[in-house]
Amino acid sequence: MSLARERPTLEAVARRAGVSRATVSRVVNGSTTVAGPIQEAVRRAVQELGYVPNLAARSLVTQRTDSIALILPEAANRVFSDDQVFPGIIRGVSQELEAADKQLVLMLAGSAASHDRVERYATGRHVDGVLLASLHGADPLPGTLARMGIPVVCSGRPLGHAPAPVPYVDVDHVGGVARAVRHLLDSGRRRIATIAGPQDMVAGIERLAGYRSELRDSRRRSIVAVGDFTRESGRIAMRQLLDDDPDLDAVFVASDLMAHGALVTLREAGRRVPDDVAVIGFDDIEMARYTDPPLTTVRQPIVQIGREMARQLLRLAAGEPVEPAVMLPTELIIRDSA
Amino acid sequence: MSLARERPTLEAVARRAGVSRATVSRVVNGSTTVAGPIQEAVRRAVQELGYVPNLAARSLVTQRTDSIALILPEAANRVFSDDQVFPGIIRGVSQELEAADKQLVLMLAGSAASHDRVERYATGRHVDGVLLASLHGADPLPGTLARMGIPVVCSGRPLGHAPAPVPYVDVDHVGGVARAVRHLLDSGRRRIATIAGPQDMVAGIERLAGYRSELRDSRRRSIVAVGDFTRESGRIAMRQLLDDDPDLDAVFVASDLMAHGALVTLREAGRRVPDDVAVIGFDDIEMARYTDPPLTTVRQPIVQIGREMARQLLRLAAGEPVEPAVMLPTELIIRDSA
DNA sequence: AGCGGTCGTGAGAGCGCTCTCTCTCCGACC
DNA sequence: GGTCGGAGAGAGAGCGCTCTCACGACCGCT
Repeated sequence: MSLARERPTLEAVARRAGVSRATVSRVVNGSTTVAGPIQEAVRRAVQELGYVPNLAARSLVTQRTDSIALILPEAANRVFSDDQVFPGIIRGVSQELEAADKQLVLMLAGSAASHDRVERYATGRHVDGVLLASLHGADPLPGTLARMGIPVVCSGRPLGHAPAPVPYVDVDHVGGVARAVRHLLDSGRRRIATIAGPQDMVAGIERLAGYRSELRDSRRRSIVAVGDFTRESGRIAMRQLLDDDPDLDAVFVASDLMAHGALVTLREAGRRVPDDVAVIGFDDIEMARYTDPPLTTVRQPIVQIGREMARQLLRLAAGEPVEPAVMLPTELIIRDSA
Repeated sequence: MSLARERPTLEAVARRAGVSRATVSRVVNGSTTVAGPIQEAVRRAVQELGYVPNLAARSLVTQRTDSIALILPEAANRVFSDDQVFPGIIRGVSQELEAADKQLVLMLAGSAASHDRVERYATGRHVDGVLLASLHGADPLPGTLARMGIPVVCSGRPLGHAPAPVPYVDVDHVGGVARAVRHLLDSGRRRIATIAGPQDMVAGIERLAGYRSELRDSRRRSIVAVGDFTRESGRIAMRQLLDDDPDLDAVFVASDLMAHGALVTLREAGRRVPDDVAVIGFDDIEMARYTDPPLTTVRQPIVQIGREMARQLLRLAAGEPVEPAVMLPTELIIRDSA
């Protein structure tokens, strides 16, 4: 087997088929204006030479790459934690892009170095557009890309003074959390704590805001611990809450993964769920059905988020107008933990 | 803000800085042969115009893209299931590529359509090399790519009659499983069942083979159910095993995720673990420490696999010789479930 | 028979970059 | 003072492709 034997070019195929480069290009790109026999000859030549178009050359002239990047400014372990949020988004995005015959390219930008590299990659026109998920703090990336004229859509309202208004897709965090807290109040809970998410992410901020506002309305004290959406942080935060207020009888946790950690701590502390302490999570990941007891949680339509992001981006890339913000609903799923 | 204002080219920068294209190119690419003041002028022009090199044009002439694809022929939900295997591989690959300043590009190729699209992407020279993980059956992809002269490294020995020998990285499945089964035998277990992985994947095949061979050596009957590495399939398989042989007192499960499902079934069936039934998993994902009871399991050095794959690929892409196969060790981690 | 119109094909420019080759200029050496 | 060498800059070819435009062949119409 010849490693890296000379790659055939359009030119080579054209010579072999006895036609011009233009005609080969037409056939390869599925133009219908080529006569049957010639089409056949070109096809055969392509086959025989094992011709594959050079995409760099193509996109140099077309100014398109037909691929879209989904950038996750997270380290791999975070992205793929059993937190099923990313997979869901990816699934949704894939579905939509597949239908449009675009290639999805995933990039992790956890470290500062990779963050830069990804920026160069995107601004270098390696992709036709960029989807951004899980932004931390006031990440300049969306603004930078938008300013370079690259179509961008974010999941979750981008933080910062939005120098360039970037369209985004998000869910109704506040409404969902409000329903959860109300459910706890309605079932007679008095001391309702929360384990909040990281306060440099929209999801973390808004869910805490939802909890605070709902509790304020009912004139109850808020009891807050902060985690980072990981299970381990949920464990620790729960322990902290129990120390702070041993009499708490309910806790709203800003992610199912942290809620799982909280359940472990509660069991260790000898508290029965939901008898002694009611627990409600957020996300409704698959695991929520498998915890002991099964977790009551606020479901967000994760796959839908991905689909909607992709749809908006494709529209943007096609030069069509898009909504500056798409908001999707949340839903309280009642199981056994509250 | 002007959306998509005309992108400046090298030419534009050159004009602005009052030098030639070649000189700008030199500065941009860090050549040292450019005089200080000129370098300065070029830098300023680049800055002012917001110039970013067009990567398609560059790679058209250099024949490099400085990016590497990691292809996962799986649907997103599978890849990102709380099975922590992929994330680990990705982490390892990232570490290694980051050090080499290459961009990692992740691609899912779950559906037939996306499988094709990914193939076109890779053979179209969008990337300098390809890493393949989680191959199913005799996937022709590695062979195809290798034959096109594209550097490829697989995780796990590729199945099929290997028309083109593709280098791979794998772990010692058989040895690890053997140690697990021996541990069960040593602790006095008599009827040892297994929940095997999918039999179209090397990992599934080899782990079952390891179980069979170790059991045969000790002249015990094998009791087999087959899952697909998901938690749900573990649940179902365990129920099946209990039906088949209510007296079983141990089960080796080919993945931690399936082991988790099995634990749930066992609890439902009123069996105590490890008292009535001992359970050993495979992988040692983070969750293994959080199951009830914590899971005894065979650890594989997942991050290491990724690193090794990336290292081999970089070597291959640089034209250096590589080992046809790299084998990494496994280790039995004893917790409470066996 | 002459005309415009259509259809299929080829010629050729050029996408934005890198890189080789050439040219100029200046200092050093005999 | 003349020659040589080397460093720094520019000219220009060309990477592999698409796409516009021009051209020839052939149709049906008057």
